[in-house]
Amino acid sequence: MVPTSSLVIDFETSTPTGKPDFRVDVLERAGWLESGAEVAKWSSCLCPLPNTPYLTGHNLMYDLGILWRLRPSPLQRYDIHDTLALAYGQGEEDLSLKGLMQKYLKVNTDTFPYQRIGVEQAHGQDLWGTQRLFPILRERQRGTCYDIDRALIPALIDCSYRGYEIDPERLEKAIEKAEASCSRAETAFSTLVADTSVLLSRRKVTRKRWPEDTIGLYGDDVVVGDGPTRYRESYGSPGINSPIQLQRYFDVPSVDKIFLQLLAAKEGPKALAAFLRQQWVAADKLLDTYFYPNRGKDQLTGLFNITPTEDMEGGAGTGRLSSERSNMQNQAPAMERCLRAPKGFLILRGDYSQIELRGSAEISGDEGMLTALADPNRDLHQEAADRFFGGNRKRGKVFNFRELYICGPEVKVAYPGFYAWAERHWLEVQRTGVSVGPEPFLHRRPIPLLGGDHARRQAINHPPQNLAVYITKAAMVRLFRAGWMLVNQVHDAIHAYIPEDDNVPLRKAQFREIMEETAREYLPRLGASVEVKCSKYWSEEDLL
DNA sequence: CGTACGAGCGCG
DNA sequence: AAAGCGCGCTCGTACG
Repeated sequence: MVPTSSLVIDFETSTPTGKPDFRVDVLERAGWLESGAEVAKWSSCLCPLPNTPYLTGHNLMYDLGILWRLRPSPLQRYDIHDTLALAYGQGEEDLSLKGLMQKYLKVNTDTFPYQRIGVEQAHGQDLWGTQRLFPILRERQRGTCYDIDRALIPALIDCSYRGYEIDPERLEKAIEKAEASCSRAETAFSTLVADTSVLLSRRKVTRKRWPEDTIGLYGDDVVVGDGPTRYRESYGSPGINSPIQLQRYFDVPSVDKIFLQLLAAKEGPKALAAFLRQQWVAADKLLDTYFYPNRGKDQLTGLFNITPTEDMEGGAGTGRLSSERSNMQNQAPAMERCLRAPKGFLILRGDYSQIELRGSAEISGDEGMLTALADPNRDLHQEAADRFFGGNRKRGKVFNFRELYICGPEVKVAYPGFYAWAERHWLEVQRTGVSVGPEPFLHRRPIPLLGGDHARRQAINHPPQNLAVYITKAAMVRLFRAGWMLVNQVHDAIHAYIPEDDNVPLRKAQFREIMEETAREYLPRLGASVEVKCSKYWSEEDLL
Protein backbone atom coordinates (compact mmCIF):
# COMPACT_ATOMS: atom_id res chain seq x y z
CA MET A 1 0.00 0.00 0.00
CA VAL A 2 0.96 3.62 -0.30
CA PRO A 3 3.07 4.61 2.66
CA THR A 4 1.67 7.73 4.23
CA SER A 5 5.19 9.12 4.22
CA SER A 6 5.51 9.15 0.40
CA LEU A 7 7.26 12.32 -0.61
CA VAL A 8 6.15 14.14 -3.75
CA ILE A 9 9.18 15.45 -5.62
CA ASP A 10 9.72 17.55 -8.72
CA PHE A 11 13.08 18.80 -9.92
CA GLU A 12 13.72 21.80 -12.12
CA THR A 13 16.79 21.30 -14.26
CA SER A 14 18.73 22.76 -17.13
CA THR A 15 19.57 20.61 -20.13
CA PRO A 16 23.08 21.18 -21.51
CA THR A 17 22.40 18.88 -24.47
CA GLY A 18 19.10 20.56 -25.34
CA LYS A 19 17.13 17.37 -24.78
CA PRO A 20 16.25 16.22 -21.26
CA ASP A 21 18.69 13.53 -20.12
CA PHE A 22 18.87 12.67 -16.44
CA ARG A 23 22.38 11.30 -16.91
CA VAL A 24 23.81 14.77 -17.53
CA ASP A 25 21.20 17.45 -16.76
CA VAL A 26 21.98 20.01 -14.08
CA LEU A 27 19.75 20.38 -11.04
CA GLU A 28 18.54 23.96 -10.57
CA ARG A 29 15.83 23.54 -7.94
CA ALA A 30 14.66 20.53 -5.99
CA GLY A 31 11.04 20.84 -4.90
CA TRP A 32 9.18 18.54 -2.53
CA LEU A 33 5.91 18.25 -0.70
CA GLU A 34 5.57 16.06 2.38
CA SER A 35 2.31 14.20 2.78
CA GLY A 36 -0.12 16.21 4.82
CA ALA A 37 2.07 19.27 4.56
CA GLU A 38 0.53 22.64 3.89
CA VAL A 39 3.33 24.09 1.84
CA ALA A 40 5.88 22.83 -0.62
CA LYS A 41 9.57 23.32 0.02
CA TRP A 42 12.40 23.88 -2.34
CA SER A 43 16.15 24.11 -2.38
CA SER A 44 18.88 24.68 -4.92
CA CYS A 45 20.68 21.57 -3.68
CA LEU A 46 19.62 18.16 -2.45
CA CYS A 47 21.00 18.49 1.07
CA PRO A 48 17.71 19.35 2.84
CA LEU A 49 15.65 16.85 0.80
CA PRO A 50 14.42 14.09 3.14
CA ASN A 51 16.21 10.84 2.34
CA THR A 52 13.24 8.53 1.95
CA PRO A 53 12.75 5.62 -0.45
CA TYR A 54 9.04 6.41 -0.76
CA LEU A 55 8.71 8.89 -3.59
CA THR A 56 5.87 10.09 -5.80
CA GLY A 57 6.18 12.21 -8.91
CA HIS A 58 5.14 12.85 -12.47
CA ASN A 59 7.82 11.10 -14.55
CA LEU A 60 10.07 9.79 -11.79
CA MET A 61 12.28 8.04 -14.34
CA TYR A 62 13.71 11.51 -14.80
CA ASP A 63 13.71 12.92 -11.26
CA LEU A 64 14.90 9.71 -9.61
CA GLY A 65 17.53 9.42 -12.33
CA ILE A 66 18.88 12.82 -11.28
CA LEU A 67 18.49 12.05 -7.58
CA TRP A 68 20.40 8.79 -7.85
CA ARG A 69 23.31 10.46 -9.64
CA LEU A 70 23.62 13.23 -7.07
CA ARG A 71 22.88 11.07 -4.05
CA PRO A 72 23.79 7.46 -4.84
CA SER A 73 22.09 4.72 -2.88
CA PRO A 74 20.90 1.26 -3.99
CA LEU A 75 18.12 1.67 -6.54
CA GLN A 76 16.43 -1.49 -5.26
CA ARG A 77 15.43 0.31 -2.08
CA TYR A 78 13.02 2.70 -3.80
CA ASP A 79 9.27 2.20 -3.71
CA ILE A 80 7.98 4.83 -6.07
CA HIS A 81 4.74 6.05 -7.56
CA ASP A 82 4.42 7.88 -10.83
CA THR A 83 1.35 9.67 -12.16
CA LEU A 84 2.78 9.65 -15.69
CA ALA A 85 3.11 5.86 -15.68
CA LEU A 86 -0.40 5.56 -14.24
CA ALA A 87 -1.89 7.81 -16.91
CA TYR A 88 0.03 5.97 -19.62
CA GLY A 89 -1.16 2.49 -18.61
CA GLN A 90 -4.72 3.80 -18.44
CA GLY A 91 -4.64 4.94 -22.05
CA GLU A 92 -4.76 8.68 -21.39
CA GLU A 93 -4.30 10.70 -24.60
CA ASP A 94 -2.78 13.67 -22.81
CA LEU A 95 -0.04 12.66 -20.41
CA SER A 96 0.92 16.18 -19.34
CA LEU A 97 0.50 17.13 -15.70
CA LYS A 98 -1.35 20.24 -16.80
CA GLY A 99 -3.81 18.27 -18.92
CA LEU A 100 -4.39 15.64 -16.24
CA MET A 101 -4.95 18.33 -13.59
CA GLN A 102 -7.54 19.97 -15.81
CA LYS A 103 -9.30 16.70 -16.46
CA TYR A 104 -9.31 15.17 -12.99
CA LEU A 105 -8.88 18.10 -10.60
CA LYS A 106 -10.79 20.67 -12.65
CA VAL A 107 -7.89 22.99 -12.03
CA ASN A 108 -6.68 25.25 -14.81
CA THR A 109 -3.00 25.90 -14.44
CA ASP A 110 -1.42 28.92 -15.96
CA THR A 111 -0.08 28.50 -19.47
CA PHE A 112 2.94 30.67 -18.81
CA PRO A 113 3.49 30.12 -15.11
CA TYR A 114 7.03 31.36 -15.03
CA GLN A 115 6.12 34.75 -16.43
CA ARG A 116 2.83 35.23 -14.64
CA ILE A 117 3.00 33.62 -11.22
CA GLY A 118 6.71 33.13 -10.76
CA VAL A 119 8.80 30.04 -10.47
CA GLU A 120 8.05 29.27 -6.82
CA GLN A 121 4.31 29.22 -7.27
CA ALA A 122 4.54 27.23 -10.49
CA HIS A 123 6.73 24.67 -8.83
CA GLY A 124 4.43 24.41 -5.82
CA GLN A 125 1.44 24.11 -8.15
CA ASP A 126 2.98 21.07 -9.89
CA LEU A 127 3.78 19.40 -6.58
CA TRP A 128 0.29 20.03 -5.28
CA GLY A 129 -1.24 18.76 -8.52
CA THR A 130 0.80 15.56 -8.48
CA GLN A 131 -0.14 14.90 -4.87
CA ARG A 132 -3.87 15.34 -5.55
CA LEU A 133 -3.82 13.51 -8.88
CA PHE A 134 -2.17 10.38 -7.58
CA PRO A 135 -5.00 8.88 -5.46
CA ILE A 136 -7.53 9.65 -8.18
CA LEU A 137 -5.57 7.83 -10.90
CA ARG A 138 -4.60 5.05 -8.50
CA GLU A 139 -8.29 4.47 -7.75
CA ARG A 140 -9.03 4.15 -11.46
CA GLN A 141 -6.24 1.65 -12.08
CA ARG A 142 -7.31 -1.84 -13.11
CA GLY A 143 -4.78 -4.62 -13.61
CA THR A 144 -1.14 -4.94 -12.65
CA CYS A 145 0.61 -3.14 -15.50
CA TYR A 146 1.24 -0.05 -13.40
CA ASP A 147 2.76 -1.97 -10.51
CA ILE A 148 5.17 -3.68 -12.89
CA ASP A 149 6.06 -0.39 -14.55
CA ARG A 150 6.70 1.49 -11.31
CA ALA A 151 8.86 -1.34 -10.01
CA LEU A 152 10.78 -1.34 -13.29
CA ILE A 153 11.63 2.36 -13.28
CA PRO A 154 14.58 2.09 -10.85
CA ALA A 155 15.87 -0.91 -12.84
CA LEU A 156 15.77 1.10 -16.06
CA ILE A 157 17.60 4.01 -14.46
CA ASP A 158 20.23 1.46 -13.49
CA CYS A 159 20.42 0.22 -17.11
CA SER A 160 20.60 3.77 -18.46
CA TYR A 161 23.72 4.49 -16.45
CA ARG A 162 25.41 1.13 -16.98
CA GLY A 163 25.77 0.38 -20.70
CA TYR A 164 28.36 -1.73 -22.48
CA GLU A 165 32.06 -1.17 -22.86
CA ILE A 166 33.23 -0.49 -26.42
CA ASP A 167 36.32 -2.38 -27.61
CA PRO A 168 38.27 0.30 -29.54
CA GLU A 169 40.50 -2.17 -31.41
CA ARG A 170 37.58 -4.21 -32.67
CA LEU A 171 35.73 -1.05 -33.62
CA GLU A 172 38.67 0.30 -35.66
CA LYS A 173 39.00 -3.05 -37.44
CA ALA A 174 35.30 -3.03 -38.24
CA ILE A 175 35.52 0.54 -39.53
CA GLU A 176 38.44 -0.36 -41.79
CA LYS A 177 36.50 -3.25 -43.25
CA ALA A 178 33.32 -1.26 -43.82
CA GLU A 179 35.19 1.68 -45.35
CA ALA A 180 36.93 -0.65 -47.78
CA SER A 181 33.62 -2.20 -48.75
CA CYS A 182 32.08 1.26 -49.21
CA SER A 183 34.77 2.67 -51.46
CA ARG A 184 35.06 -0.56 -53.46
CA ALA A 185 31.34 -0.41 -54.23
CA GLU A 186 31.51 3.31 -54.96
CA THR A 187 34.34 3.18 -57.51
CA ALA A 188 32.96 0.11 -59.26
CA PHE A 189 29.56 1.78 -59.46
CA SER A 190 30.80 5.05 -60.90
CA THR A 191 32.75 3.22 -63.61
CA LEU A 192 29.69 1.16 -64.41
CA VAL A 193 27.36 4.15 -64.86
CA ALA A 194 29.96 6.61 -66.21
CA ASP A 195 28.28 6.98 -69.62
CA THR A 196 24.66 7.07 -68.45
CA SER A 197 22.75 10.24 -67.78
CA VAL A 198 19.72 10.86 -65.57
CA LEU A 199 18.01 13.88 -64.06
CA LEU A 200 20.12 14.69 -61.01
CA SER A 201 18.21 17.56 -59.45
CA ARG A 202 15.39 19.94 -60.13
CA ARG A 203 15.11 23.07 -58.04
CA LYS A 204 12.60 25.85 -58.15
CA VAL A 205 13.98 29.14 -59.51
CA THR A 206 12.39 32.36 -58.22
CA ARG A 207 11.33 35.00 -60.75
CA LYS A 208 13.94 37.57 -59.77
CA ARG A 209 16.70 35.01 -60.01
CA TRP A 210 15.77 33.78 -63.48
CA PRO A 211 18.67 34.00 -65.85
CA GLU A 212 17.10 36.76 -67.96
CA ASP A 213 14.08 35.11 -69.52
CA THR A 214 15.94 32.26 -71.06
CA ILE A 215 14.58 28.78 -71.36
CA GLY A 216 17.14 26.15 -72.18
CA LEU A 217 20.80 25.82 -71.38
CA TYR A 218 22.14 27.71 -68.39
CA GLY A 219 25.71 26.79 -67.70
CA ASP A 220 25.72 23.02 -67.37
CA ASP A 221 22.08 23.11 -66.30
CA VAL A 222 18.77 23.49 -68.07
CA VAL A 223 15.95 25.87 -67.16
CA VAL A 224 12.45 24.50 -67.87
CA GLY A 225 8.84 25.55 -67.30
CA ASP A 226 6.65 28.19 -68.83
CA GLY A 227 4.35 29.21 -65.98
CA PRO A 228 5.09 31.43 -63.00
CA THR A 229 7.37 28.71 -61.58
CA ARG A 230 10.41 27.52 -63.45
CA TYR A 231 12.93 24.85 -62.63
CA ARG A 232 16.64 24.53 -63.06
CA GLU A 233 17.67 21.00 -63.88
CA SER A 234 21.00 19.25 -63.96
CA TYR A 235 21.86 15.94 -65.57
CA GLY A 236 24.63 13.39 -65.17
CA SER A 237 25.40 9.86 -64.03
CA PRO A 238 23.58 8.72 -60.86
CA GLY A 239 25.32 8.70 -57.47
CA ILE A 240 25.38 5.45 -55.50
CA ASN A 241 24.12 7.41 -52.49
CA SER A 242 21.14 9.09 -54.13
CA PRO A 243 17.80 7.24 -53.88
CA ILE A 244 16.00 9.54 -56.30
CA GLN A 245 18.72 9.38 -58.94
CA LEU A 246 18.76 5.59 -58.65
CA GLN A 247 14.98 5.50 -59.04
CA ARG A 248 15.44 7.27 -62.37
CA TYR A 249 18.34 5.04 -63.37
CA PHE A 250 16.44 1.82 -62.62
CA ASP A 251 13.12 3.39 -63.70
CA VAL A 252 11.28 2.18 -60.58
CA PRO A 253 9.29 3.94 -57.84
CA SER A 254 11.50 2.67 -55.02
CA VAL A 255 15.03 1.32 -54.63
CA ASP A 256 14.53 -0.40 -51.28
CA LYS A 257 16.11 -3.61 -50.02
CA ILE A 258 13.52 -5.94 -51.55
CA PHE A 259 13.86 -4.42 -55.01
CA LEU A 260 17.66 -4.54 -54.88
CA GLN A 261 17.61 -8.13 -53.68
CA LEU A 262 15.43 -9.21 -56.60
CA LEU A 263 17.38 -7.28 -59.23
CA ALA A 264 20.83 -8.24 -57.91
CA ALA A 265 19.98 -11.91 -58.44
CA LYS A 266 19.59 -11.33 -62.19
CA GLU A 267 22.16 -10.71 -64.95
CA GLY A 268 23.46 -7.61 -66.68
CA PRO A 269 24.79 -4.15 -65.78
CA LYS A 270 21.67 -3.07 -63.87
CA ALA A 271 21.87 -6.21 -61.74
CA LEU A 272 25.49 -5.40 -60.99
CA ALA A 273 24.53 -1.83 -60.16
CA ALA A 274 21.86 -3.14 -57.77
CA PHE A 275 24.39 -5.46 -56.15
CA LEU A 276 26.85 -2.59 -55.64
CA ARG A 277 24.14 -0.37 -54.16
CA GLN A 278 23.28 -3.22 -51.73
CA GLN A 279 26.90 -3.49 -50.62
CA TRP A 280 27.21 0.27 -50.27
CA VAL A 281 23.99 0.72 -48.25
CA ALA A 282 24.93 -2.04 -45.81
CA ALA A 283 28.44 -0.71 -45.20
CA ASP A 284 27.33 2.92 -45.10
CA LYS A 285 24.59 2.13 -42.57
CA LEU A 286 27.14 0.47 -40.31
CA LEU A 287 29.56 3.36 -40.58
CA ASP A 288 27.16 6.28 -40.17
CA THR A 289 24.70 4.81 -37.67
CA TYR A 290 26.85 2.49 -35.60
CA PHE A 291 30.61 2.92 -36.01
CA TYR A 292 31.44 6.62 -36.44
CA PRO A 293 29.12 7.89 -33.67
CA ASN A 294 30.88 5.56 -31.20
CA ARG A 295 34.43 6.19 -32.31
CA GLY A 296 36.52 7.42 -29.40
CA LYS A 297 33.81 6.58 -26.86
CA ASP A 298 34.55 3.92 -24.26
CA GLN A 299 30.92 3.23 -23.40
CA LEU A 300 27.62 2.66 -25.16
CA THR A 301 24.68 3.70 -22.99
CA GLY A 302 21.05 4.37 -23.77
CA LEU A 303 18.28 6.36 -22.14
CA PHE A 304 15.39 3.97 -21.59
CA ASN A 305 11.83 5.20 -21.94
CA ILE A 306 9.04 3.31 -20.20
CA THR A 307 6.37 5.80 -21.30
CA PRO A 308 6.31 8.67 -23.75
CA THR A 309 7.19 12.06 -22.28
CA GLU A 310 4.56 14.62 -21.33
CA ASP A 311 4.61 15.92 -24.89
CA MET A 312 4.23 12.37 -26.21
CA GLU A 313 7.77 12.14 -27.49
CA GLY A 314 9.54 8.80 -27.37
CA GLY A 315 8.27 5.66 -25.69
CA ALA A 316 5.98 3.06 -27.22
CA GLY A 317 2.21 2.80 -27.41
CA THR A 318 2.04 -0.93 -26.79
CA GLY A 319 3.82 -1.07 -23.45
CA ARG A 320 7.18 -1.82 -24.98
CA LEU A 321 10.24 0.10 -23.85
CA SER A 322 12.23 2.33 -26.11
CA SER A 323 15.81 3.51 -25.89
CA GLU A 324 17.43 6.61 -27.30
CA ARG A 325 20.82 8.35 -27.22
CA SER A 326 21.93 5.60 -27.95
CA ASN A 327 19.32 3.10 -29.08
CA MET A 328 20.30 -0.10 -27.28
CA GLN A 329 17.55 -2.11 -28.98
CA ASN A 330 18.67 -2.03 -32.61
CA GLN A 331 22.39 -2.76 -32.51
CA ALA A 332 23.65 -4.59 -35.60
CA PRO A 333 25.64 -7.83 -35.20
CA ALA A 334 28.78 -6.08 -36.48
CA MET A 335 28.44 -3.57 -33.63
CA GLU A 336 27.46 -6.23 -31.10
CA ARG A 337 30.81 -7.84 -31.76
CA CYS A 338 32.48 -4.63 -30.50
CA LEU A 339 30.44 -4.44 -27.27
CA ARG A 340 31.65 -6.21 -24.15
CA ALA A 341 31.25 -6.41 -20.39
CA PRO A 342 33.62 -4.23 -18.31
CA LYS A 343 36.81 -5.72 -16.90
CA GLY A 344 36.07 -8.59 -14.56
CA PHE A 345 32.54 -9.22 -15.88
CA LEU A 346 30.70 -11.31 -18.46
CA ILE A 347 27.44 -10.70 -20.30
CA LEU A 348 24.58 -13.06 -19.53
CA ARG A 349 21.64 -12.85 -21.92
CA GLY A 350 18.33 -14.66 -21.90
CA ASP A 351 15.97 -14.79 -24.89
CA TYR A 352 12.35 -15.87 -24.83
CA SER A 353 11.53 -18.23 -27.67
CA GLN A 354 8.58 -17.20 -29.89
CA ILE A 355 7.05 -15.25 -27.02
CA GLU A 356 4.72 -13.12 -29.16
CA LEU A 357 3.30 -16.14 -30.99
CA ARG A 358 2.78 -17.91 -27.69
CA GLY A 359 0.98 -14.86 -26.39
CA SER A 360 -1.25 -14.83 -29.48
CA ALA A 361 -2.15 -18.46 -28.86
CA GLU A 362 -2.90 -17.95 -25.16
CA ILE A 363 -4.98 -14.82 -25.71
CA SER A 364 -7.09 -16.31 -28.49
CA GLY A 365 -7.16 -19.89 -27.26
CA ASP A 366 -6.70 -21.06 -30.87
CA GLU A 367 -6.38 -24.85 -30.75
CA GLY A 368 -4.10 -25.18 -33.77
CA MET A 369 -1.63 -22.63 -32.48
CA LEU A 370 -1.71 -24.07 -28.98
CA THR A 371 -0.93 -27.62 -30.11
CA ALA A 372 1.75 -26.53 -32.57
CA LEU A 373 3.49 -24.38 -29.97
CA ALA A 374 3.12 -26.95 -27.18
CA ASP A 375 5.14 -29.44 -29.25
CA PRO A 376 8.82 -28.66 -28.68
CA ASN A 377 9.65 -30.47 -31.93
CA ARG A 378 7.61 -28.03 -34.00
CA ASP A 379 8.68 -24.52 -34.96
CA LEU A 380 5.97 -22.40 -36.62
CA HIS A 381 8.49 -20.00 -38.18
CA GLN A 382 10.45 -22.92 -39.58
CA GLU A 383 7.28 -24.56 -40.87
CA ALA A 384 6.35 -21.40 -42.77
CA ALA A 385 9.95 -21.10 -43.97
CA ASP A 386 9.96 -24.69 -45.28
CA ARG A 387 6.62 -24.17 -47.01
CA PHE A 388 7.38 -20.90 -48.78
CA PHE A 389 11.01 -19.81 -48.53
CA GLY A 390 13.19 -22.88 -48.98
CA GLY A 391 13.89 -23.14 -45.27
CA ASN A 392 14.87 -19.50 -44.72
CA ARG A 393 13.63 -19.10 -41.15
CA LYS A 394 13.97 -15.32 -41.06
CA ARG A 395 11.59 -14.98 -43.99
CA GLY A 396 9.23 -17.55 -42.51
CA LYS A 397 9.07 -15.47 -39.35
CA VAL A 398 8.28 -12.29 -41.29
CA PHE A 399 5.56 -14.17 -43.16
CA ASN A 400 3.94 -15.47 -39.96
CA PHE A 401 3.71 -12.07 -38.36
CA ARG A 402 2.48 -10.41 -41.51
CA GLU A 403 -0.33 -12.92 -41.99
CA LEU A 404 -1.26 -12.93 -38.32
CA TYR A 405 -1.74 -9.18 -37.98
CA ILE A 406 -3.24 -8.68 -41.42
CA CYS A 407 -5.66 -11.29 -40.11
CA GLY A 408 -7.42 -11.93 -43.39
CA PRO A 409 -8.92 -15.04 -45.04
CA GLU A 410 -5.65 -17.00 -44.80
CA VAL A 411 -5.63 -16.69 -41.02
CA LYS A 412 -9.35 -17.46 -40.83
CA VAL A 413 -8.55 -20.81 -42.43
CA ALA A 414 -5.26 -21.54 -40.69
CA TYR A 415 -6.07 -20.20 -37.22
CA PRO A 416 -9.87 -19.87 -36.86
CA GLY A 417 -9.67 -19.36 -33.12
CA PHE A 418 -7.27 -16.45 -33.48
CA TYR A 419 -9.39 -14.96 -36.23
CA ALA A 420 -12.52 -15.13 -34.11
CA TRP A 421 -10.76 -13.50 -31.19
CA ALA A 422 -9.42 -10.75 -33.47
CA GLU A 423 -12.88 -9.98 -34.80
CA ARG A 424 -14.33 -9.73 -31.29
CA HIS A 425 -11.44 -7.58 -30.13
CA TRP A 426 -11.67 -5.24 -33.10
CA LEU A 427 -15.41 -4.74 -32.52
CA GLU A 428 -14.73 -3.83 -28.91
CA VAL A 429 -11.96 -1.41 -29.90
CA GLN A 430 -14.27 0.25 -32.41
CA ARG A 431 -16.89 0.66 -29.70
CA THR A 432 -14.55 2.14 -27.11
CA GLY A 433 -11.60 3.60 -29.01
CA VAL A 434 -9.26 1.73 -26.66
CA SER A 435 -7.54 -1.64 -26.85
CA VAL A 436 -7.35 -3.30 -23.45
CA GLY A 437 -4.41 -5.66 -23.17
CA PRO A 438 -4.60 -9.15 -21.62
CA GLU A 439 -5.06 -10.12 -17.97
CA PRO A 440 -3.71 -9.59 -15.48
CA PHE A 441 -1.95 -6.46 -16.76
CA LEU A 442 -4.86 -4.65 -18.48
CA HIS A 443 -2.65 -2.12 -20.22
CA ARG A 444 -4.82 0.26 -22.25
CA ARG A 445 -3.79 1.67 -25.60
CA PRO A 446 -5.87 4.34 -27.33
CA ILE A 447 -6.48 3.46 -31.00
CA PRO A 448 -7.14 6.35 -33.41
CA LEU A 449 -10.08 4.89 -35.33
CA LEU A 450 -9.65 7.30 -38.24
CA GLY A 451 -6.62 5.23 -39.20
CA GLY A 452 -8.74 2.81 -41.25
CA ASP A 453 -7.11 -0.56 -41.86
CA HIS A 454 -4.09 0.55 -39.92
CA ALA A 455 -6.25 0.98 -36.81
CA ARG A 456 -7.55 -2.58 -37.12
CA ARG A 457 -4.05 -4.00 -37.39
CA GLN A 458 -2.85 -1.86 -34.47
CA ALA A 459 -5.77 -3.12 -32.40
CA ILE A 460 -5.07 -6.78 -33.21
CA ASN A 461 -1.35 -6.37 -32.65
CA HIS A 462 -1.58 -4.66 -29.28
CA PRO A 463 -2.62 -7.56 -26.98
CA PRO A 464 -0.01 -10.10 -28.17
CA GLN A 465 2.83 -7.57 -28.25
CA ASN A 466 1.72 -6.18 -24.91
CA LEU A 467 1.54 -9.60 -23.24
CA ALA A 468 4.98 -10.52 -24.53
CA VAL A 469 6.59 -7.37 -23.22
CA TYR A 470 4.90 -7.41 -19.82
CA ILE A 471 6.19 -10.93 -19.31
CA THR A 472 9.68 -9.66 -20.07
CA LYS A 473 9.15 -6.62 -17.84
CA ALA A 474 7.89 -8.78 -14.98
CA ALA A 475 10.93 -11.03 -15.32
CA MET A 476 13.19 -7.96 -15.25
CA VAL A 477 11.58 -6.78 -12.03
CA ARG A 478 12.22 -10.15 -10.40
CA LEU A 479 15.80 -10.23 -11.61
CA PHE A 480 16.37 -6.69 -10.39
CA ARG A 481 14.95 -7.47 -6.97
CA ALA A 482 17.07 -10.62 -6.79
CA GLY A 483 20.14 -8.40 -7.20
CA TRP A 484 21.03 -9.05 -10.86
CA MET A 485 23.10 -6.33 -12.52
CA LEU A 486 20.86 -5.49 -15.48
CA VAL A 487 22.27 -3.89 -18.63
CA ASN A 488 19.72 -3.99 -21.41
CA GLN A 489 16.33 -5.21 -22.56
CA VAL A 490 15.54 -5.89 -26.20
CA HIS A 491 11.81 -6.65 -26.11
CA ASP A 492 12.08 -10.41 -25.54
CA ALA A 493 15.67 -10.52 -24.32
CA ILE A 494 17.33 -9.42 -21.07
CA HIS A 495 21.05 -8.74 -20.57
CA ALA A 496 22.92 -8.71 -17.24
CA TYR A 497 26.50 -8.70 -16.05
CA ILE A 498 28.00 -11.38 -13.82
CA PRO A 499 31.51 -11.51 -12.32
CA GLU A 500 33.77 -13.52 -14.61
CA ASP A 501 34.91 -15.78 -11.78
CA ASP A 502 31.27 -16.68 -11.02
CA ASN A 503 29.84 -20.17 -11.50
CA VAL A 504 28.61 -19.61 -15.05
CA PRO A 505 26.46 -22.74 -15.49
CA LEU A 506 24.75 -22.12 -12.16
CA ARG A 507 24.08 -18.47 -12.93
CA LYS A 508 22.72 -19.38 -16.35
CA ALA A 509 20.33 -21.87 -14.76
CA GLN A 510 19.14 -19.31 -12.20
CA PHE A 511 18.59 -16.69 -14.88
CA ARG A 512 16.67 -19.14 -17.03
CA GLU A 513 14.54 -20.27 -14.11
CA ILE A 514 13.42 -16.75 -13.21
CA MET A 515 12.53 -15.93 -16.82
CA GLU A 516 10.77 -19.24 -17.46
CA GLU A 517 8.90 -19.17 -14.18
CA THR A 518 7.57 -15.74 -15.07
CA ALA A 519 6.45 -16.98 -18.48
CA ARG A 520 4.69 -19.99 -16.96
CA GLU A 521 2.77 -17.70 -14.66
CA TYR A 522 1.35 -15.60 -17.49
CA LEU A 523 1.21 -18.29 -20.19
CA PRO A 524 -0.23 -21.16 -18.13
CA ARG A 525 -0.87 -23.47 -21.08
CA LEU A 526 2.35 -22.96 -23.04
CA GLY A 527 5.01 -21.24 -20.98
CA ALA A 528 8.02 -20.09 -22.99
CA SER A 529 11.46 -21.61 -23.07
CA VAL A 530 14.46 -19.36 -22.55
CA GLU A 531 17.84 -19.65 -24.16
CA VAL A 532 20.59 -18.25 -21.95
CA LYS A 533 24.03 -17.43 -23.30
CA CYS A 534 27.11 -16.07 -21.59
CA SER A 535 30.19 -14.44 -23.11
CA LYS A 536 32.55 -11.51 -22.80
CA TYR A 537 31.10 -9.84 -25.90
CA TRP A 538 27.43 -9.36 -26.77
CA SER A 539 27.82 -11.39 -29.94
CA GLU A 540 30.28 -14.20 -29.47
CA GLU A 541 30.52 -17.97 -28.96
CA ASP A 542 28.71 -19.07 -25.83
CA LEU A 543 30.81 -20.04 -22.82
CA LEU A 544 30.04 -23.62 -21.74
C1' DC B 1 23.23 28.14 -43.57
C1' DG B 2 19.39 25.85 -40.80
C1' DT B 3 14.99 23.27 -40.80
C1' DA B 4 11.43 19.83 -42.01
C1' DC B 5 10.08 15.54 -43.74
C1' DG B 6 9.84 11.07 -45.87
C1' DA B 7 12.37 7.04 -47.08
C1' DG B 8 15.14 3.59 -45.72
C1' DC B 9 17.04 0.44 -42.42
C1' DG B 10 18.84 -1.38 -37.92
C1' DC B 11 16.49 -4.36 -34.15
C1' DG B 12 12.32 -7.16 -31.82
C1' DA C 1 -6.68 -5.76 -54.22
C1' DA C 2 -3.39 -5.41 -50.83
C1' DA C 3 -2.20 -5.19 -46.39
C1' DG C 4 1.95 -6.76 -40.20
C1' DC C 5 3.03 -4.12 -35.59
C1' DG C 6 6.52 -1.53 -32.48
C1' DC C 7 10.61 1.74 -32.06
C1' DG C 8 15.21 5.54 -33.15
C1' DC C 9 18.68 7.28 -36.28
C1' DT C 10 20.57 8.95 -40.60
C1' DC C 11 20.39 10.41 -45.02
C1' DG C 12 18.91 12.85 -49.18
C1' DT C 13 15.93 16.26 -50.70
C1' DA C 14 13.76 20.60 -51.01
C1' DC C 15 13.05 25.09 -49.38
C1' DG C 16 13.62 29.64 -47.21
